[in-house]
Amino acid sequence: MQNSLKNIFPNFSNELIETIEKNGTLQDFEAGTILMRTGQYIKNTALITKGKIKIYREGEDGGEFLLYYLQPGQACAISMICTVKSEKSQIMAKVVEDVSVMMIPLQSMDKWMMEHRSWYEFVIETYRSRFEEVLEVVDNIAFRSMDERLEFYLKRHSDACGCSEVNLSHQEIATELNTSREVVSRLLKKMEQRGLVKLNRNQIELLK
Amino acid sequence: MQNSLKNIFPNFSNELIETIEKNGTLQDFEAGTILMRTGQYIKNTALITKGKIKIYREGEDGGEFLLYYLQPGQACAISMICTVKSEKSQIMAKVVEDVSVMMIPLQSMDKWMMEHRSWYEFVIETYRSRFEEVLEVVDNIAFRSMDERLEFYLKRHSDACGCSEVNLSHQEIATELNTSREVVSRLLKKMEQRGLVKLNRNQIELLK
DNA sequence: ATTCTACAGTAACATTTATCACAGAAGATT
DNA sequence: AATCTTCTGTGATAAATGTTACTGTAGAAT
Repeated sequence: MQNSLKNIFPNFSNELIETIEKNGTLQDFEAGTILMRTGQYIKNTALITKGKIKIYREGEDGGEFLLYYLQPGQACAISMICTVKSEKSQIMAKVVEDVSVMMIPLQSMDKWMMEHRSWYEFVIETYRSRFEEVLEVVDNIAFRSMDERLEFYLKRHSDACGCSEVNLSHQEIATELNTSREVVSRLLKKMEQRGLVKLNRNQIELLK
Repeated sequence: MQNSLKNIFPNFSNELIETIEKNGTLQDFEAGTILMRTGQYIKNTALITKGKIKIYREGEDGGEFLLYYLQPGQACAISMICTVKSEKSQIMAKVVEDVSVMMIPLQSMDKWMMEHRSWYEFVIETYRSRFEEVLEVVDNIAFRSMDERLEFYLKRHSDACGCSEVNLSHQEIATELNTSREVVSRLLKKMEQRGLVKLNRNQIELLK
């Protein structure tokens, strides 16, 4: 099978793969689905096997500040952390490209840490990489101005989708950077004048 | 002994305490010491048994953006994460009140996860709480304006020291919020007019 | 007491970002 | 084709923040 767990999570031991297949439940969700809302209790950890998810921090006023993407072979660090303590979610997860996720129940997540070295390493690596990503987000909003943040945002998007077109409206981008549509339009126009992007309706082509 | 590890880390099992005492090294550092710089390789995890440490994210231009405080009974999540993978530090740690720390070598940190349930729980809880704190930092810089961030900063400081006086110059505060001294002075003056603080030289008294 | 230095206050101005207002273009709907 | 809706561009203006410049003051050093 092409999309076997072993291909997507190559570092998992064979025994771990078997255990996951026995205890996990594979679920599909369509683009647009909200997988998790701030304040909800978390009962599962999700391993992404297909598709793409965006993780947001929600503001009181309805802001949706983008933290990072989750892709096949990854898992949500925050859900892992909260799972163990059965805490409320601190974030919002939205499916942006139809996903398949392997749902791991709380107890297994915990148990496997002791039993499977490769699971332990995966969990630690997940924490590490997500922490780093959030720190990079902090850098951006703490030290950089909106034009740099916008460039970073576009770059991250194209890295995540592996393409050079961003199919989002200015309004959507503005929401995820917690600024206004006009600011995004203006900055994009300047980027176009600098030859960095080409602007179309609902699409931004990255040129460099 | 008053300040025994068991008192400071009440959730650690007795065996774990013994193991720590056997394998760890207790070290003291004076206020002002930089325990760790961005980019340094990490070879130890530090359990704080006395004093106070501030964790910063360093900007390229020399900014020192405050992430959070570490206090007795806590450990640096980032050092733990990096320790396991022997990665470079993503942060800077500065002693703000003479500390004693128990240094745990890389291998032990890793080994104990499998052997000591209470260590495992401590590590997970450390990840969780630090992640949450950093997310709160993101909230502040993403969604709030400088006056709110300043209020939050002062509150956090007084929570950390358990007192209502902040013995810092406006310049120091400005650096940790990545803004300018004048802005801090202005906002503090406004807060004083609103009756929230009383301003003295090198000291801000919180009144509410 | 005098001098020096770090700290604090504040005015004036520049820059960045946010908001308001409106117009035109691209698609979708009828 | 006519109408509607969404998206984009842009000017005008406001508000927040950053910068420059200067002043005064408290405490340390001489």
